[in-house]
Amino acid sequence: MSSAIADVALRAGVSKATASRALSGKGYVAEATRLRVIEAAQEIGYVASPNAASLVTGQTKNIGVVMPFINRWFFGEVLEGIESALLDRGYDMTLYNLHPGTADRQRVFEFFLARKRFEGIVLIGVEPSESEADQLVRLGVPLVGIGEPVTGIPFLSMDDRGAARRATEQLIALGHRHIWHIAGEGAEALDVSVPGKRYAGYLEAMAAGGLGDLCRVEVTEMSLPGGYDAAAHILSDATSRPTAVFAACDEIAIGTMIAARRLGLRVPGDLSIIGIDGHEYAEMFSLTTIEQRPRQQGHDAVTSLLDRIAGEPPPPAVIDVPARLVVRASTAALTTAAGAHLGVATA
Amino acid sequence: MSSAIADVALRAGVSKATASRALSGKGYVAEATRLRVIEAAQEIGYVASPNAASLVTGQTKNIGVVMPFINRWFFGEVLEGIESALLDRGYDMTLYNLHPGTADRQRVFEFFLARKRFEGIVLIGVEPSESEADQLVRLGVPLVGIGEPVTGIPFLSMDDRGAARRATEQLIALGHRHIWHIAGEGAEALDVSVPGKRYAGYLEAMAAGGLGDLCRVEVTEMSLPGGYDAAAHILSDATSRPTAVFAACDEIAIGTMIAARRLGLRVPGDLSIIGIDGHEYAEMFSLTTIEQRPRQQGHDAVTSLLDRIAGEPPPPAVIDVPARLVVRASTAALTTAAGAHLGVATA
DNA sequence: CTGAAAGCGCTTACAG
DNA sequence: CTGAAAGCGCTTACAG
Repeated sequence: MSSAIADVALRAGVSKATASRALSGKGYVAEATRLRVIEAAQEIGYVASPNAASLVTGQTKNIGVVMPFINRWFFGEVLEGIESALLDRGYDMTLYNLHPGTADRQRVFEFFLARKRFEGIVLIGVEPSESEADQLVRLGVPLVGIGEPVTGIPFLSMDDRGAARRATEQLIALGHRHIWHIAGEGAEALDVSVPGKRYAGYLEAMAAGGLGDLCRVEVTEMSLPGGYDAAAHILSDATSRPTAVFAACDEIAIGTMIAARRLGLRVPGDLSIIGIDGHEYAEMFSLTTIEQRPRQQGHDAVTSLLDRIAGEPPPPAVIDVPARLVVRASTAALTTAAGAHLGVATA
Repeated sequence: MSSAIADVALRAGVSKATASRALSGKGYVAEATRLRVIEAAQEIGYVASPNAASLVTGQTKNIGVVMPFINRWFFGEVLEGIESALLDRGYDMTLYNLHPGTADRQRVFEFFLARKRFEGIVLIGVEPSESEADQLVRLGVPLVGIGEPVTGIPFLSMDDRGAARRATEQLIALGHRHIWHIAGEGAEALDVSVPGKRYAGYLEAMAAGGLGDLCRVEVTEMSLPGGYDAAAHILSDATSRPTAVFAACDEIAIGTMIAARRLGLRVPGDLSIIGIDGHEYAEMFSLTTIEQRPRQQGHDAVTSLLDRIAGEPPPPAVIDVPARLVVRASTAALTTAAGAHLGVATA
């Protein structure tokens, strides 16, 4: 059933060496021979085994991808970008879902990634421990990170801190003063992880706007239900609730929006909401956000990796990816009504 | 850097053959020798190359997965289930995202899947054409489908038609008569694809309830925005709108719920909504639904595949997976108010 | 219980 | 331009 290159060679009346050269396009082969070999290959449906070839070439035509979640929008988008870029170049993608805090995680680093299957590895939203980073480097293949910074490994990321600053400034410019931040888990470690960077940007903008005293943060899971719960908590006290929320990501922002509506608050009339990410639902919810393009990031990570596999020098340690403010209807200038419970005066 | 079994053998003072036996646990090795070899392997951080081993054993320790979307809840869940089950068994997962209607699709079937990399293949929500099915079978490895039925290939699926019937019956039992269906794309081909099966179940239940004349369907993308748009359309005409909607999936149901609220309709006061799937957001939206467990399905598909790889006979052509009705607050008995615009009388 | 040899499917110097 | 030979890293009969 499944044919080997010897079958092709036999059928074309050449040696395996010649068949290999004809099929790979490397090395001299007479044009007529080349055509004959290719035809023979097609007739018997021959496709070379990259596993066998890798033994001698070292090229496995396979990239490893490691991420903590598959089923979250950002990660799914990145994954689609990676997959499609790899497909174009004839590469396979092997996916590992790191379940945080389990023995599986250790096994991925110690066993799966060490099986010499990959020409390169992409890490998405993964913070390797020191020993894990060690294991990665010892693999001797190019590495690239996305999103979460990884010491010693080049990574692509938006300027999370800058984006958070910009989002917060946008609310301040609209006249809001009681602006709360709903942050992602781990934000307490300021400026370290993605949530921490976004929290830091918020604090920075608030301080710069002379609103340092009004800062308040609520930490929650970076998901719709996470945002919903946090917002339900924050907004339930009618005497203290903010007039605007800067959410660490669009999922939290959307959860916040839904909670606000359930509580009878109008968005943006009673509450302005801004997020970060450019989630696929942002438009449907008329959400103002700082949009990034995770799919493009996946694509770019692959390009960078394959370039390095091809021998190019490593890229800079941090590759900044674009992000832009998209203003929709979830944010508006502060009205007297919105701030009334806080005694807010507007122009 | 990266070590081979010869290095382990040398260090342990045995032959490669003995080292191989000791490490794999196959064949006789003196206990003392075994320990010595394992220690040597650990010392130099040796992990066997499955690519090399596969050349002689035929076991690639790799499963191929083919799906049309990565970033949709159902598919993401299935994927997580597959990945985690494979990890447990020491297998890798190679993922192909079929972009419908592109040349990529052909390339996946003709080239990528034919590279002799996989011991088995999982197809999720994929309907192979006749020639594609041919190519798959010719691969000579076990295959299994999930969700979408595949002729000639065993597949796991919930009883989509039965679930749709049950969901519709639930609304009928609550006194609703004007029950519309918001279907997924392709539903017109009754009883073929998942949307078609769910549409068929709806028609069946309506007919059985003597409501055949009141059937109405709106087809849309199976996503939140898809449901939102369809519902906005259906519900905008206050004189004809239904008192209940059966949505083909939870994403559509949630989109419908959001649209309804925007239009000032209360759920379930003015409109009852039921979905299918058990989406992660269903609880947050208090959505009544028929819940299935896609993650478990991914897990079970892997078990079935690996069993067959191990030589067990193929499973039945259709493997029914469990689903159960979960009643939440998005459905309620028809009230006079809800049906007033239709002249509906209630008990 | 262990080792030498053959071989899995491929590619790559090396002769010719 | 082409083929014979060696070898990538592994495993598996086969002797001993």
